[in-house]
Amino acid sequence: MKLPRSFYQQSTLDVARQLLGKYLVREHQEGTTVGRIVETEAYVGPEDKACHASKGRTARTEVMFGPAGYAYVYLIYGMYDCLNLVTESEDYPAAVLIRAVEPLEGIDLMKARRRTDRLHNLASGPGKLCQAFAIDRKLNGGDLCDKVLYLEDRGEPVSKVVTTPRIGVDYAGPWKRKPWRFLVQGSEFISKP
DNA sequence: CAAGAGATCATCT
DNA sequence: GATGATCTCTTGA
Repeated sequence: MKLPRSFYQQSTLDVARQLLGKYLVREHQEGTTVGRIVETEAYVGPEDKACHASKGRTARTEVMFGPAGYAYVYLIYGMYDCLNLVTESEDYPAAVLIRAVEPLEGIDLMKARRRTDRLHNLASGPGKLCQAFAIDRKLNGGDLCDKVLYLEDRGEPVSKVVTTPRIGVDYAGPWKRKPWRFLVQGSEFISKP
């Protein structure tokens, strides 16, 4: 079943943890791709220096200030897109970054888009999975309760969850230490240990 | 296998 | 004018 908007309206840390084991579904003219989420990160509110919205309400961060259940997609390092799911209440800027999924459906399509045959290199990173799933900034602000990009609960629980500090946020002062990265323990499809 | 450099541009100062 | 919520390729052990 498709995750309802109420799912995204919970606290960001809860959403990030509960997203593990859920299914990311992308419907595209070229075909449908599906993956099981194995790695997420939470970016929580205006105080969190690692969160883009800590710099204020701008054109880029506007979506994060909006209601829950919408996609925040931005370009990083001039070449890769990253997918986030907006959480919590309107006017409270927070989101969950999807960092890695285990490829399940549309694998040939992912291989073509990623230009590799290595299953483990298709979606094991935020930039990689956006490439594999054809997610770019055109989807920024898109409704996750619509049918282009959404999440499903297929009732398969996650064995065990591990947390670590977030990746690539050394500039965030004390916030870089927060254990807000969530991983499915033992998954071979995560971005890094 | 590990470490380092380079690619590349929207966003904010 | 500086800088990233990254990835790939090259180098060297």
